[in-house]
Amino acid sequence: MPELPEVETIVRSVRGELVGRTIREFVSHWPRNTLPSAAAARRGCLGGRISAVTRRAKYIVLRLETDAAGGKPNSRTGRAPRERRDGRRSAFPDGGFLLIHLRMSGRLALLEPGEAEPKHARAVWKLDDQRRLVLDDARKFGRIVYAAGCEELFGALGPEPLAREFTAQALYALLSRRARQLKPLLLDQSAIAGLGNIYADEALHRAGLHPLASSRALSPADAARLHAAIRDVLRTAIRRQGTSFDWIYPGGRMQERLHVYGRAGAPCRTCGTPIVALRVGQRGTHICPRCQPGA
DNA sequence: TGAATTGTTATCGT
DNA sequence: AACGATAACAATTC
Repeated sequence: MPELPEVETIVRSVRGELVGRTIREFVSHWPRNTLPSAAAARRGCLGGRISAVTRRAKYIVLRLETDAAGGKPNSRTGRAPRERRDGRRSAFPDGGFLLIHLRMSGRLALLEPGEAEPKHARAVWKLDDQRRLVLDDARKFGRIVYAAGCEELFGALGPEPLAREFTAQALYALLSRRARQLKPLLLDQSAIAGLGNIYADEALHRAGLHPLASSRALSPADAARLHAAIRDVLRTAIRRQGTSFDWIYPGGRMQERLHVYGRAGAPCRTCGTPIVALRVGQRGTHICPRCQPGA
């Protein structure tokens, strides 16, 4: 289940291949999860030149421009490119944003000409170099969103934990203005963006905090430890290209560094106490009862 | 076979 | 009323 580090790894690996390419065709094989509709997404994509590939939370973000650099008319509408009064190109040229959320089992594949599509291809973009970008997703939870702008969608998300603005003080403020169990709060994308089940468990263990502890009960020092733990575990995971533990996400090496996730019964790497599995907010949760006391 | 997984939405309780 | 917790849901694999 791709979380922030896995999505970041994917984004970095495809960025160089995709930037500069133009989308020539788009086909959705699972229109239910193509928003606002398969037809609208296709209209938005066609003729779009991919000008940037970035990440927000667990979204892969492709910025599209149909406002050709040479000032050529829009290939689809025939309109001339929009210009601002100062002559530079608008901050929001024709085009828009293609957002891909892999959810549980989604993967991206870039196929060479003639290469067969994977078994669970849910959407295919044909590029101007004859290659195809494919969303391969066994469980069909993955979503594709085409939007002219992503402010509305991203505005509902909490801060990026690796951003400069995400300080220990900001985390303390965020925790203390609600009274929620720590783990569900960490998983809440509108509170903090990008954490999933693995890294929420890992961050809590590294901070020595119990997943059921109330966010309001944390001291500024607790929040500072959690802040450092979150950023630490995410940075380490990105450096190791994410966690691989099943067929969904191959290639990462972070699983060797996990302290609690998936280690029920194994000795805590800090104190040797057996790791305990429990359920918190319907999610499998792993703790060291000695390093993470209380509730 | 049922457990596991994400994020949204609806509903229940305090 | 507002907030937080809870459950259901989409679909598939092992």
